[in-house]
Amino acid sequence: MEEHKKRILLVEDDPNFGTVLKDYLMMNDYEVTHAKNGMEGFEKFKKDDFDLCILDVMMPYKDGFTLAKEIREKNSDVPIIFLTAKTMKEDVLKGYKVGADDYLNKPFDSEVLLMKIKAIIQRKATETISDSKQFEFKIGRFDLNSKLRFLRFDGGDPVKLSPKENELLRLLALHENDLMPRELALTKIWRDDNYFTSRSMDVYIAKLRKYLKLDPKVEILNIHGEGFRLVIND
Amino acid sequence: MEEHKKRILLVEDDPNFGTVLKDYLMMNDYEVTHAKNGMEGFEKFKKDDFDLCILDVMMPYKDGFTLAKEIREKNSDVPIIFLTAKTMKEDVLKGYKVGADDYLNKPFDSEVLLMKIKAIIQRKATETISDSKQFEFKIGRFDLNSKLRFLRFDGGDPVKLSPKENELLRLLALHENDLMPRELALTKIWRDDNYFTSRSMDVYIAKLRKYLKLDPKVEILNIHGEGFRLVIND
DNA sequence: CCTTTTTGTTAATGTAAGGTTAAAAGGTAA
DNA sequence: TTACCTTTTAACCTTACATTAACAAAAAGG
Repeated sequence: MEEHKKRILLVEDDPNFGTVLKDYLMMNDYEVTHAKNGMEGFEKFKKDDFDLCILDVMMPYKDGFTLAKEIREKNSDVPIIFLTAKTMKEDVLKGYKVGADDYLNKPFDSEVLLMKIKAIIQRKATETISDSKQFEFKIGRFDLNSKLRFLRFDGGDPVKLSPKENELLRLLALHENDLMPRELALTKIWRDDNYFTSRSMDVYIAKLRKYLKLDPKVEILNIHGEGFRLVIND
Repeated sequence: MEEHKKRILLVEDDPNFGTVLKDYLMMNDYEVTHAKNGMEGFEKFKKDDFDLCILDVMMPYKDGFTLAKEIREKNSDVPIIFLTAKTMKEDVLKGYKVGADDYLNKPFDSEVLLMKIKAIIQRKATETISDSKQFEFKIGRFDLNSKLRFLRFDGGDPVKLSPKENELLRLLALHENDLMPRELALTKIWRDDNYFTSRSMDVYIAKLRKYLKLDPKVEILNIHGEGFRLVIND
């Protein structure tokens, strides 16, 4: 049934606790990579594909949040669970801001952790069907390579896109001719949905329209109160 | 910028706690329906569309899990958060089995609850990409696409519909040739039923008639005191 | 018929969302 | 530090929408 064992990156500086947790997870059929600090955690993250990261918050040199931010920059999708000291409310809130999927207060119950892991991995699995690893798009006479972040018109000189421009255009392309809900872009790209992020997004829509107007058949339409629609007219 | 406030069903038997929590959520821009027990909770759930359910586990007559199961039978999508007594591990595990999205131990921090709510609702927003709800209708020589909110005549240039126009026409189309009760539209679309919303609806009926008169076979008839009927004459 | 209630329709108004540009703020690397 | 690039914030303007008012017409009920 299982394609491959799910891979977990565990970053935990306490060697005793870390080892025990690692063994426990492995007993439950996960493949676990254990890093002893934030630096090592990031190195290992870059080297491999993980299905889930479990990050201790309190670590020397590089705390869990900083690590999470770096991870998010490289890969905005991978689920993250934080381990926080008991009752550190600020940690919890901060965690959600960085895009945590969940958190656990130490000491925690191992069965509960297993349930969370299962729930989160399954959730991601269903999500990832729709926006698969697609990063090359044909948009009218344009080519978008969202991995290299460039947009080329008629095979000419590619224009370099900024990260936000790139992700927004990619989302629009994923929904070509269909509605791309405002909320989706805001939560996926900006990880927050408020007045200012929304205005920021409008600014980026304007930028994209400027790029795209080389091809009159390509346009970004607005659906008032709902979102945008990238249409290619034939 | 929000199209509509997110709707939360709160089922909590403790009247004091329930009221406080309800007020707190409402202060934070959610629309909250408060049910005092499982039975009432299920009734209210059936009557309305909610974006999230918050269920107390310990309730007389019908506990949170039973309620959750019933809710899942009707709608497997809506996120559920359980409120469990402190350290009741079995509850937590049971909750996940029933398909909980999260749980909170009482007493909990209200800010943490808010973060969870936000995170969960955002998560759902990203999942809802290709929900196969019905949004395309054929109305005589018209095509209504109620997701992209346009109405096209004979495959020509589509006319954009406003949200209210769109919803109203969609409701009429769902009841094609049949009575679409006034009250239904008012409660579903305007979420309120008074003199002014009723007049507002009449204004929208007029607008729709104007659009639809391109096809003489299509008309919206009034049934005095009852509602409207979208008929397609052959 | 006459009266009351409901519906039909158009226009005016107020508010919210979106378009656009420019300046400010953040971040990074030389 | 400067210089450069990206992102956010601000400002101003336009468009889209929903509501309300006003008045006309139709239906219902005596």
